[in-house]
Amino acid sequence: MPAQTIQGSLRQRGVRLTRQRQILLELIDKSGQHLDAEMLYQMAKEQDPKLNRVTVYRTLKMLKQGGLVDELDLMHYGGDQHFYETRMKQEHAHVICLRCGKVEEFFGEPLQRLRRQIETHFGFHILLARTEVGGYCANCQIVREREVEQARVAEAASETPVRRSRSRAQ
Amino acid sequence: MPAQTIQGSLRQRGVRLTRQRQILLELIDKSGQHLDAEMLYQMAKEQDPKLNRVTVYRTLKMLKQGGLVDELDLMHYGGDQHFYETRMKQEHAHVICLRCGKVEEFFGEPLQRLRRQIETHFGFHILLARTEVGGYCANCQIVREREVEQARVAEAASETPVRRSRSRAQ
DNA sequence: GTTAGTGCAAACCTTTTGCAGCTCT
DNA sequence: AGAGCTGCAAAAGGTTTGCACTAAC
Repeated sequence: MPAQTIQGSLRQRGVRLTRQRQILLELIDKSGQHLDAEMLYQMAKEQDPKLNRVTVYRTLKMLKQGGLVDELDLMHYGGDQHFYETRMKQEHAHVICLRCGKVEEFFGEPLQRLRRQIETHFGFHILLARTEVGGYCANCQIVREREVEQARVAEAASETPVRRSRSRAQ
Repeated sequence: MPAQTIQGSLRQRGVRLTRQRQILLELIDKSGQHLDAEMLYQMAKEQDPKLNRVTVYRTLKMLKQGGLVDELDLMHYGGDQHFYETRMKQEHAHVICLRCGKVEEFFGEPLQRLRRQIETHFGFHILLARTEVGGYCANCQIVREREVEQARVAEAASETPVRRSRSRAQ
């Protein structure tokens, strides 16, 4: 059974709680956001300007291997880096808006059902699971329709007798 | 509505079907595996030794943006590269054994249910979804138990009067 | 003939490694 | 005191970009 806190769990297994690690753990625990290594590094540096980026990576790796944090990609919105969050929460899916970048978390029973079905179907022993969903959030759907409409109007206004080349697939 | 084949879809939107692309599309379509850029490159090079790695990346990017292939991480088993598969199949989860690397695909109704629930819950418009599950497959669970048992036996055999340091969390 | 696509070299971003020195316990 | 950890520099792995040339339509 997992300990109440990351700190506690680390202490239990004899991992040293150095000043650097305390800073990083505090940030991961309290920020409530999905931080990537660089963001974490920037934030940590404010508390300890000498703290090195490498230490951030090493700490994250240790936490990941110890099953204390989950590594996310968030559909690679904005780069190929990874994002991290504690595993102290219930399992959830991440829902990422590909236009505004907002990330929502979905808790709900289909996730547990999926997990159970995979375990029984394959006789698989699940250690980690990740569901990420990309698309447009409610707000951005509206904004997007407006943009498309405006583009249509602009297109019509600039129409010339000469057939214009088809707009490229973005 | 999606076209029957990737080729058809590309032709429709006026994308040029160059020799290089034909080779790559053929490989993605027919291989039935989850290929990463490097594997794809190596295979393509056998058919056209001059084909460049960069072309592979550019083609994959185009297919991804056009919604014709899905990009997977497969829990980063064996590196941080991405894997690709056509979207010509029904949605499915990927189940990766973290010991032997085998990848299974899970089709099943909980995935659709999850998707529907997220769409209605958030008013979200889903474009892509990815579920990846890591753990031990049926076979590796057995092998693993055996390994642990052997380690226990070896441990007992080498036991000394002096208390041995706790084995580190790998 | 145009314009999209390719190859090549070089850059880029994220993450890892080797090693000497520092610091928790 | 000593193993575990850190910082620094440098490398590695994966992917992207700039540019001149080539080929598909």
